[in-house]
Amino acid sequence: MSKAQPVFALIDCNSFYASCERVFRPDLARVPIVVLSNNDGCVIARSYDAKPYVKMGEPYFQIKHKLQKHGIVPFSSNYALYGDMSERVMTLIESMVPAVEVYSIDEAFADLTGIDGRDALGRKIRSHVLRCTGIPVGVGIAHTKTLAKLANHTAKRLQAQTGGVVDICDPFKRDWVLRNTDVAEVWGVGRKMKLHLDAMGIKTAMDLAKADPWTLRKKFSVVIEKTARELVGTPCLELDEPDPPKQEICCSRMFGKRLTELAPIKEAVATYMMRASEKLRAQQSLCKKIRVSIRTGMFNPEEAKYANGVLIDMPYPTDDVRLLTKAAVDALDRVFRPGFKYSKAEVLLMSLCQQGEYTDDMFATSQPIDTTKLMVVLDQINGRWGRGTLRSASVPVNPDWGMRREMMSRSYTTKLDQLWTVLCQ
DNA sequence: TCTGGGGTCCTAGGACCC
DNA sequence: TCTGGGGTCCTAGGACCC
Repeated sequence: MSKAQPVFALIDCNSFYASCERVFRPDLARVPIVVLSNNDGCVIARSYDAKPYVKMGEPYFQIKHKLQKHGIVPFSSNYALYGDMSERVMTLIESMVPAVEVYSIDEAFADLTGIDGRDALGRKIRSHVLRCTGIPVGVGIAHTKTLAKLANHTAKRLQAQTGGVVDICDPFKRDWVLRNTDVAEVWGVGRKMKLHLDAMGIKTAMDLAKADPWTLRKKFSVVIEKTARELVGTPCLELDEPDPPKQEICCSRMFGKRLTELAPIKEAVATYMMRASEKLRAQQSLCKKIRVSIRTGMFNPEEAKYANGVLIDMPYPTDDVRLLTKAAVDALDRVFRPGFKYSKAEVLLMSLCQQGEYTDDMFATSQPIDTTKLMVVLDQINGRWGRGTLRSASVPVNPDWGMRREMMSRSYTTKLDQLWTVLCQ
């Protein structure tokens, strides 16, 4: 007997950040809302009823008046809240299906191979997640990941007709969706690829499904070849193993205002390194190389532009925040040029290896000092009492270059002093 | 005079995703 | 005045080897 054809579900939270905000603000259930990026820069999420008025990525300062005019309420992004709500949603999904790959903060693939009553299960997941967390999700079901994405997209587009669940394992339904979807909506087709495909007369998802995979591979790459094969139902992508350790870890952020002096930039880099090294230790990795870079603003033609970075080789792989911070901060002297208005710094941890995989260098001049215990205690304290409770002295508490977040909601689920207050009469 | 070819490893950069 | 952040994968090209 041949192996059962695989079945994937893609479960995706609707307007996730906006939905999270609404859970704790029932008074805004019928008021359109948007969520802004760090520094209240641009729009990164819109509730369903805000979509007709606001485009994704629109700069906040340009649309303030428009928001007011339509009564749209803006929020600064509150990642502590979204991260915690995401964990709750994913835990519920994991309890209902045999295998899950958490793909992003608001999406998960599930393996539904060999399961009867897929549509009913999809609806059950939807109602269960909604009841337990208040977050609405859409479910797309198909024989490949790329098709499941497309099914999910259709479920959202035709919410009223589909109830948020679409199964296109049936070839007739699949072809209907392929014919009625623009190729730009296909997972893996971005802005550039859309232009190339357009020139070849490939307009719909169906056109791409019918294109010759070998030609696509020769002309572009194996990535788009796989996409085309997945569209006709040939699986090229599997359900990934949970959480393989990252190969690079990055922390970069715009400053809350332009910086011209070296000292505050050093503070920022120390702060970003604190966060990056937390992530490094959370996945039990060590880091051998660091890249630190700084840049000026890119949009304002009046401002002089400068961007530069420096690569630092650590003498041995480490996860010690003190060593990493010193190396990064010292290296800034080499890239900082006076006379520019800096807007952003970035810390990148590279050449990662797992703890225990690494062998000491017999001839190295400086030998590793075992700081594992110290770092474990550091992470325990910060895990219990909040990030930044224990930190290096180079990291300020309330820097004046910090993020602008003027419209942030409370950390309803992660901070004891910000819990919801319910009044009983 | 004639001046190969195939392989690996590393890095930078492009494209894409959410 | 004010335009996000954090990733992955693939490819091309250079250095180096035999």
